[in-house]
Amino acid sequence: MVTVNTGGTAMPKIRSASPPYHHGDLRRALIDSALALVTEEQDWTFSLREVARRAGVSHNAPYNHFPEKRDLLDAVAAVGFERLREGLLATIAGIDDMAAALAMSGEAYVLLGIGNPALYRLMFGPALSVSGGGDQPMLARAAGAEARAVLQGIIRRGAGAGTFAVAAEDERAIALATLSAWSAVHGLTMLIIDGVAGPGFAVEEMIERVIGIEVAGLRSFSARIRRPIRAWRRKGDWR
Amino acid sequence: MVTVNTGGTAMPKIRSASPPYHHGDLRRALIDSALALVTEEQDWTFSLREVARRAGVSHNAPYNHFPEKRDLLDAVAAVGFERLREGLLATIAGIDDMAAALAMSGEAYVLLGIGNPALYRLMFGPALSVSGGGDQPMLARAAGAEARAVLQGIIRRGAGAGTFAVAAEDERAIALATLSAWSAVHGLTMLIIDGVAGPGFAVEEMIERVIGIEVAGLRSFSARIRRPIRAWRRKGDWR
DNA sequence: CGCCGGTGTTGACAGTGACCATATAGTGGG
DNA sequence: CCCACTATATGGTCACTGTCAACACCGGCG
Repeated sequence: MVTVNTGGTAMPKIRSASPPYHHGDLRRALIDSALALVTEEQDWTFSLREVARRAGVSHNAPYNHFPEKRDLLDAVAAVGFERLREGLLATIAGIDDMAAALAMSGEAYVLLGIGNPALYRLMFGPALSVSGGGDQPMLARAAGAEARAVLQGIIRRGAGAGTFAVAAEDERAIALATLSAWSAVHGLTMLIIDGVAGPGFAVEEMIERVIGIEVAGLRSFSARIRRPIRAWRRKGDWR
Repeated sequence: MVTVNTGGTAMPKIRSASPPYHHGDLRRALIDSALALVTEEQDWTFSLREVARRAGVSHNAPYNHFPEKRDLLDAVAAVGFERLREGLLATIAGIDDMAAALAMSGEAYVLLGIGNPALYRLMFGPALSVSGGGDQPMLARAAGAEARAVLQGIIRRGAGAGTFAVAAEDERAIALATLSAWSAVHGLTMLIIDGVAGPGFAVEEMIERVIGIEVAGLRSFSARIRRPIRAWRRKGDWR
């Protein structure tokens, strides 16, 4: 498991509980302020200066902890992934039927996501994307992998129990099945957040149906579909 | 069908083919420039002034066609949805087996999406979101609905032919099944774009498996899943 | 005790989105 | 044919942003 280490900077051997020099724990305070801003404004276009103001420090103090604004958002996204992971783990605790565990964790996933749309979008947004030339958003990426591992564990156990039509010893098949389940819940969450799912449907209705179809698909052996048109790879003048 | 009307502004009764006053067709040029910038930089943090520079006009000219930057991005996203819709329609032309049509359009969908990640993210990003207080991004929203209608048509025909386990006359069930399919391809596209799907899997491999499971799920009758924990609705201190 | 490096501050700069008033160029009414 | 009118484009301006650079603080270490 990866802990994001929100408190305690790169101090050599000092115990991280000891209050840092001036502010107390500015790094933590900045992450908290940014998270609060994301939650309140449902947007992360706020200025770094606003975050600094909230934390009660000068407009340049954050640069001692985050080289760019991007890095602060990365840390916020990582916190979001950690909370998501904890929510999933708490939901499936004590459940033996992996189909039920998948369904319930799927519902928890979507509900957690739509509970804070901007945070969820941030988690999968610019902080995760590799588009930016230089550096990777390692914190969010690692935390996201930890969250995904929860789903993968459910699939793996379900495969072992024969609940899902996946070879239990085939890690690649398990990973692909996990990808399928993750795609379903992630896609649904995003569509609901964007307001394009529905309208006219209750959230529980949509969740139940989408996850129901997903579980049904995982239970049956994968039907070989006809090989799709390869020519489409570059054909569309999409650019 | 909704045409985004990229050319021709709100002229009273003039035929929209007539070239506007000064520039020729600035609105169109701005959309094209912005689309090119999104494609090149894989990001839409470019300045409105940069778009104006590209179009060869002053930094304030765009405001005559788009009240805010957001509105220009909305128009760009709408163009993306139109191209997506056209790509889907071209892919399924002449196919009678709706399961195959769904699979092939699904593959086309994902490939088109990952062909221009920033554009795809923009389509489902801030332009679509309702989070911003005032106005809606109507262009992208309408164009997105048109694209979704293609998928919905496939599901409807498949329901009528008995290919999918959906009551053909139940429009709500059809809409929910469409949502399921859309969630799968949308989620997969986003996960691939974000670089968290895989690594170690070929794109075709992931597409084939995820869509295969989705089609299998749609073919079988939806198994009633156990009612998930309602208590989780507000339990997680996600905020 | 005095240095030192991590921490926070002040100051500055180019660039941005959005507004204002103003100039201009086509268009329709006469 | 001419002129007023309105959509279109321009330059100017303002508050604000992210980031850089130089400086002030302070606790721990030699």
